[in-house]
Amino acid sequence: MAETVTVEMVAHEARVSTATVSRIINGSGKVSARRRKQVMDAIEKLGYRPNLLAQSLARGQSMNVGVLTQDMASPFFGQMHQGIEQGFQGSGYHPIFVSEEWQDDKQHAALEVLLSRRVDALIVLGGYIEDDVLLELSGQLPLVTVGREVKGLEGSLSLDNEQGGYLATRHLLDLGHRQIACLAGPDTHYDAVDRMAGYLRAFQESDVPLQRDLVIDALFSEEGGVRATERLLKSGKHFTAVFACNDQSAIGAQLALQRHGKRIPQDVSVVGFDDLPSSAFVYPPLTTVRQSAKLLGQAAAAAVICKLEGKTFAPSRLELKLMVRESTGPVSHMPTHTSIPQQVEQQVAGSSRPRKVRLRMG
Amino acid sequence: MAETVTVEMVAHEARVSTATVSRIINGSGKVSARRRKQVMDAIEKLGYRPNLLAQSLARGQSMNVGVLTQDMASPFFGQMHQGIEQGFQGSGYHPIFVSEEWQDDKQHAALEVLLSRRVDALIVLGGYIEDDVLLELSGQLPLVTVGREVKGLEGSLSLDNEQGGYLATRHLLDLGHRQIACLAGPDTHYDAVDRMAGYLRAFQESDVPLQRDLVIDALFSEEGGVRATERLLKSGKHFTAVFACNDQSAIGAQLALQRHGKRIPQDVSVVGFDDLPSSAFVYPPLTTVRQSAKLLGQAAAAAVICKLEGKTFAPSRLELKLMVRESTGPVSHMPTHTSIPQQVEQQVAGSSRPRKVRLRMG
DNA sequence: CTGTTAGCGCTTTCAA
DNA sequence: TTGAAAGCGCTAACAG
Repeated sequence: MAETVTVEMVAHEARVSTATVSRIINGSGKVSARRRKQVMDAIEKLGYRPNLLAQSLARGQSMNVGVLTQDMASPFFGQMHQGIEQGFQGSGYHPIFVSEEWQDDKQHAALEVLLSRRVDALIVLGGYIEDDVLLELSGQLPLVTVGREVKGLEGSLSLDNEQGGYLATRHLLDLGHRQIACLAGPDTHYDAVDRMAGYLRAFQESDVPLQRDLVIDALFSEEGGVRATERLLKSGKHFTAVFACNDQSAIGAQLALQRHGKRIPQDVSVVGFDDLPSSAFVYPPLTTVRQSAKLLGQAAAAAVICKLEGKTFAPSRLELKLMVRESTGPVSHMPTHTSIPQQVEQQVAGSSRPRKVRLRMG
Repeated sequence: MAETVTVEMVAHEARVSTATVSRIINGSGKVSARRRKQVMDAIEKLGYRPNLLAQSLARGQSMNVGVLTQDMASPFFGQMHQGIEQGFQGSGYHPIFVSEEWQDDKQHAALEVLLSRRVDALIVLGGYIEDDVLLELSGQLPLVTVGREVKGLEGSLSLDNEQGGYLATRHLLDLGHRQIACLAGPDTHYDAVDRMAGYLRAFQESDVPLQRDLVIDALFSEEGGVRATERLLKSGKHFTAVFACNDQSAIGAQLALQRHGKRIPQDVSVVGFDDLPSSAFVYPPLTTVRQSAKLLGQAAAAAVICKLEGKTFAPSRLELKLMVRESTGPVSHMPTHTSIPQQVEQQVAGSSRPRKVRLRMG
């Protein structure tokens, strides 16, 4: 601990007051060139490094932004984290991550970790914390939520998941599919619910009847995707395509399908949602709705910085678009499950163009 | 800011001194039950929450541990991060992540972020920071490195990557493969180099001649795996198996192989390294060397806590084992590339049993 | 057991 | 421009 160099030591070495040293460090106030040099030299010589903790206490600003996240290991959240970190790059602020791991009982503790560290702002990535808690919190510090809307709170960032679900389903419909299974995510996830809503709308807008029994829970995980698909397969229900509400479950679906001898996309088409970095490399490369989690993260950081500096945030438009790859194709005329011949109505594929999607900001 | 409740206010409310409040908060010193209740009530009533920044300054401990990482979005690092966070759970310490993204120029800034925040200890996950810098740092605070050895520094945590590479290759050799391609990682990654060393040793120990031209760079990424495999395929060189030095490149290899009409494992076997969460769900499920990044992270946290508390760390043994799944199988007697008939010598598969591997701790 | 009183390292009036 | 001094919120001797 003899290592600790303080302003006082620097001031002494440079034969000036601590106030002067402080001014130089922070670039506040005017200081003569001569003193500046003296101080810089002293800093150099002593190897001084400002103690951010002390600065924080004195200034009442920690320069830290809390990020309440769900899963440090998830490929999707990981991208958001990366975006957030990059977004704060060079701003002086730094994100502090704490994950509640989708557990009710961890939220409070997680929040406590952040609050006791006096974070200057909060970014909330999904999660179960009650809206009113968030709302109250937002009265105390800048708060930005991602992937969930909080009524009465301005500053929630999210993509139009409903539209994404619509895009994906519409793509399948346009390819002539009529029996489209849906691997739903947990209904506690806002995203999951919205995506499925898009799936429903696509059917409503078409003349294709929706088969409710083709909608099945898959938990947003690979494992869940496998299980759900196997259940579907075993049930003997006929389907020629599946829309998985996230890429992880889509990959699980692909595995289950292929294991049961189904060819993708000849026998069954699959479309996912997220466009994880690895989704372009699975076999076959997955058609999916791209939402750039990284950009979302960057936008969140930008929003926070704006709020912190009292500026208004001009939401940049984040694109949500369908990446058509090799896991989807036109419906086959050969039914795979039942022997009932089908009427196939091939629609114009071009009609499912990707659309730009607005980024909702309160 | 009228929100800020301080010890002083609590003390006043409870009609005691700040020292007493402090004692209660920290459980230090003896306090009568009556005062304790008074104080607890006051804390409750005022909604007091200790300011960790102030505590840190006063105690000279930030309760934060810096984690110098490489990639917030990588599935592999993500797992380590998760393990680290879990490892600190309940210890009062919290990890602060900052990633240098494998960039030379970011290291210094990254370290600065941590040091100015006065972290109590440092966990270094790979990276390019010079050994001597690390060594000097370790003189100032507890320092644990993961995935890289620093000479002269006691407290580096790593799995026996060499052994893992050996295990993987040996498995292939045991299945009768003789032409085994190796998709190498960047030679700047310690892990990558060690894994390949294991590949080499497996050949040396067998009577199978090593074909140097079957070793090719794949950059540890899916994209790199695809490219490398395609180069291999185009070169016309004969091979019946590939050992990819990480799962990401293995998945890329699988894609390239399947796109070129190769069946896995009938035509070509593939084995990876890492056992990422998704590796069991790609098609076909990947045979790979499991190294539990999460456990590694937990171990790192545990090591740090021990050092911080002056205890000696009893390294728990982390298992490194081969997960045999569906991407590997016995060599086929039908050569796929050349028309030269081969001698196939099927060895006893059982001889490549997984071995426990020591966790190296200085 | 409990209160007084110095700091921890830095910023920021307020005067000079 | 510059310096003196009063905190920021909390802890930790040191006396009682």
